[in-house]
Amino acid sequence: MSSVVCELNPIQRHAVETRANNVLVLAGAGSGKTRVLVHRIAWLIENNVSPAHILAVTFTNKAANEMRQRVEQMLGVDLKKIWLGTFHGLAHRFLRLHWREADLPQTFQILDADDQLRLLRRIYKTLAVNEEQYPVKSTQALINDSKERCLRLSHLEHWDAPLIAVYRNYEDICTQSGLVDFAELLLRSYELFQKHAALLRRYHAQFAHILIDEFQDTNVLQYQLIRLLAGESASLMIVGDDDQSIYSWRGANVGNMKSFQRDFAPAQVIRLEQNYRSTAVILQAANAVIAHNADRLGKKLWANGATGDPIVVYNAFNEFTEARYIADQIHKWRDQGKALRDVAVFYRANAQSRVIEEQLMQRGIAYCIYGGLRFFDRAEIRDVLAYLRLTVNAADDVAFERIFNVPTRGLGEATLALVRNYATHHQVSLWIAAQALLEQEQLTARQKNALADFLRLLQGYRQAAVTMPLAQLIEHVIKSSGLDASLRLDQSEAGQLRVENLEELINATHQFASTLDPAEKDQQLKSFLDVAALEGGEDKSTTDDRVQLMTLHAAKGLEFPVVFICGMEEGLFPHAFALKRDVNIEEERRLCYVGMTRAMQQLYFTYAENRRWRGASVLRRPSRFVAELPRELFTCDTLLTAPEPVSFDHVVEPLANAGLKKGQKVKHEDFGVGTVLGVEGEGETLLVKVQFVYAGTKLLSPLYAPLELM
DNA sequence: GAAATGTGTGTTTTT
DNA sequence: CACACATTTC
Repeated sequence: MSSVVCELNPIQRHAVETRANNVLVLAGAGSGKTRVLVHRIAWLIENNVSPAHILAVTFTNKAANEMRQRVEQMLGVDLKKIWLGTFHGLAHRFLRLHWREADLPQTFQILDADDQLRLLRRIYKTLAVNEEQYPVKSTQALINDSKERCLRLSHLEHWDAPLIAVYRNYEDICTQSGLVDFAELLLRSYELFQKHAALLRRYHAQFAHILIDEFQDTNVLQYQLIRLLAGESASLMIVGDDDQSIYSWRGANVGNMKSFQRDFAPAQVIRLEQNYRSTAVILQAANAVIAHNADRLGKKLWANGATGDPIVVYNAFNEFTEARYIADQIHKWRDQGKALRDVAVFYRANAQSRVIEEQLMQRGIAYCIYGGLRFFDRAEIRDVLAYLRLTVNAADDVAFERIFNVPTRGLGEATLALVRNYATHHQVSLWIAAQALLEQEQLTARQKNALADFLRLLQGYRQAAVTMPLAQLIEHVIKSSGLDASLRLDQSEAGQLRVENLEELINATHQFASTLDPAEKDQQLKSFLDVAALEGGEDKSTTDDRVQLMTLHAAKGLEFPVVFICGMEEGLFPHAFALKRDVNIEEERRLCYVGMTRAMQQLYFTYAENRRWRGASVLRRPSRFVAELPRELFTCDTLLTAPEPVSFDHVVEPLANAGLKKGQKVKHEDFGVGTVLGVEGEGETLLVKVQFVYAGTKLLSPLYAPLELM
């Protein structure tokens, strides 16, 4: 028997070794789906398929990296040549290779969602579009949705005239500025292969095997792209679970699974239904909940593990006591000597994390937020990147506008309007327009000076980008653009954080540069910008022993011994938006199913009877998903004393000088638990330096800071 | 033109 | 309640 298949059950092995051309693997939660894919790739390579002939698509970059590592480990080979990544990553790779055929400038840049919105806002202003009638965000969604349904402007003649005007203007600016948005990456690739038959034939010859993970979350465009790439000859394996389809709001189309069986007939269907992850209790409960959905392909998961403990349902008085309960349970878990990294807290909306964070911090429980605001999405980081984008692509008007007066340099709306005006009339980029404007007499002396300084700065960066190593360049930009200086003026908590983020950016660049081939120096900056746009931020290292907080969506594909799902309330989960239509309720239920099936040993549902909503406390009803749990599978963990006594924990007497010495453990109202590093000064000027577990090092005055000894 | 207020607004999930 | 935006004041 081959070495790569010996740890598989018979059905998994069947999937790994199948010779069928078109295979649909219906893989239930925890049934070893990733394992099958990894083994399949390894098996193919062992059977003399060159890695270069394999195309493998995953849902996230993280999943792609993981898969690559696991196959490399298994085979002890370097998988440089395999085409493995997300749809967007792969599409981007096609466009970088074939920019000419795709009608793009070589220096094209990715326009991410945030910049896309900014651009649309600007267009709204120039075209004087009524935002009440056509909300910008809706327009943005409309544009992206139509691209993902393979529709170009020519197909959208039924749209209202203002929307068509906005879209046309948007496309013009993108073309002129060499910008490609997320959906455009896919659509361009699709059209590239449609238009260039010879190119397509080349890839047909190359991609003998195509594997796609999380197929239930692919959209129409992605499906069409795959159809095109597969052609007549490729052997396809798609893996998915219709019960875990949770991205229909983003255009994902579960129907693709049925379409596959039709378009690629005859397709072999393999069902992985044995769950290796969860206890029987958790699995039964998850099955019971998902059974309330009508539209399913049909699949029955069964467990072979222990029965396990009942699910714990906790009804809290409000969101504060809910968070406190979760923190208390995690505290107990840690006191048993268990690892924090084995615990996860899921919620429906990002905003819910704050209360929980506060409670965890109070108890000195280390946590990390998985997902959420990503590193490269922070405004200050994006400002730096905008400078860099301009050095690569001088026509990038979106970047130009972003930093035109950031940091403030005396160039306001009035000057920008002149530049824009010149640019539109002469059909040139803003940068060129600004240069031309300097030669003319329209500007005041002050405007002229400020603009000249700005352009000189940009010109300098352009040259620096050629001569300096990547990390040095970024540091140079941060320091000399004045971004750093202007952020340092802000003494607030948030301001300091932003300065730290810029420092972190320099660090990240050093690390990134070390992974690249130094010979291709001029490519480094471009690659860096591409990664920043496509991957958005680093995956938090899971090596740290921390509780993991994340949205239910972010939880897909992960597993944890202990899982809390909080905010189990009607209107929150299922979300109020979904309550309007029943189809959406089914997606919410699948989301619940995804969350539940992440748990290996212990699952908690918590909900609050009152929750603050727009300032006021509102009475809440428990989620229908709680009611769908079979009664014998859960116990209620409810405090006997109701209502909760009001906590006065935060009212703390100012600390006496005496107790504060090096090594002393203290607790701060906001920053949580920490250790005193040192004491400086005396009397009124007394300051303590405290290293907090979570909040970092702070200098505090014990006379005023809400500190207490522990 | 740029800080400093004040007013209004709206809140899902994200490659 | 918190944030983005508009208006006011310097």
